[in-house]
Amino acid sequence: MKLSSKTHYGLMACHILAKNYGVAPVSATELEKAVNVSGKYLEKIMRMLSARDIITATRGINGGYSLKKQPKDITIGDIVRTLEDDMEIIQCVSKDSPCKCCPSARVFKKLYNGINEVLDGMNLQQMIDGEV
Amino acid sequence: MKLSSKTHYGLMACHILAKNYGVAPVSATELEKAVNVSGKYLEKIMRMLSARDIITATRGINGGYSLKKQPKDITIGDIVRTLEDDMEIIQCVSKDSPCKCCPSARVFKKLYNGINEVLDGMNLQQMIDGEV
DNA sequence: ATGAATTGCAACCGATTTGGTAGGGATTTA
DNA sequence: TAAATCCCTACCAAATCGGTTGCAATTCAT
Repeated sequence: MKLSSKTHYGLMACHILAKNYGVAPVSATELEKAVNVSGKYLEKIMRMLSARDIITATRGINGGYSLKKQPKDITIGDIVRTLEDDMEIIQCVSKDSPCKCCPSARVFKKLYNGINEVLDGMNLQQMIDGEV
Repeated sequence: MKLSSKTHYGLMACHILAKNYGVAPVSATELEKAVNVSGKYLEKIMRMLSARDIITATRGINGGYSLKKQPKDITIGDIVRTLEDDMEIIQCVSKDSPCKCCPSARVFKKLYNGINEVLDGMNLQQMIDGEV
């Protein structure tokens, strides 16, 4: 039950994008310095976020990454679920696997719901405002 | 962010011990059948739970495993933390690592607290009563 | 047009973790 | 004292993690 480094880096990157929302895209190179991780690895992370329509990428000179929605409309859950395989902490909990390991399944389902509740109770705006 | 199979098996085993609380120890062989996992692997899991004083093991003929406390006094968190490396989802969150990846650290800390709150809000008695 | 800046993408790789297995030792009690 | 039972250590294959490499595609300033 560990969070991956992708999530750690991805959240830091999104935090920076949030601070630059409405200003200009932030390039992988800039992010690389701020987040302190290899640019290539970060690119991969950003592509995952892009595929989920959390950020947009602009190519060419002066390109870079930017949030696709207002910071207040992106929850931490949106980001973490993207980078943590939908937070599927165990198979019992997945939509399409009618696991019969009850009553353990019920316990895990509760945990799953609790986690998502916490994650969706925080958004990027709150994060840059220091409210969270 | 996956739960390990150890946790899955361990919780199922504890559920069985809870149902047998005050009756008789349950042998590794019996548990093995009920949980459907190799006895040797289960032994290792049970030893971890034993080291944390959640269960006790009795050797010799008619020996086996039993809960060390009443089911109502053992939370799901006690069990899961034992088998999930204290639920330390990321280093930032650990007691003795003053991580400076703020404000991400604050987010992860909130998640960490939320998870433990959910886990400690359920105990083995509730589990066997079908209340959870 | 063209070249520099930028992201997109796929393949690969070493280290670590996970999920076990194997085999024997120690202990208890009928 | 023998059978049943838990204790412990070492080992192993496979998957996952964390990252690198190299090149292709796109965009824009000039």
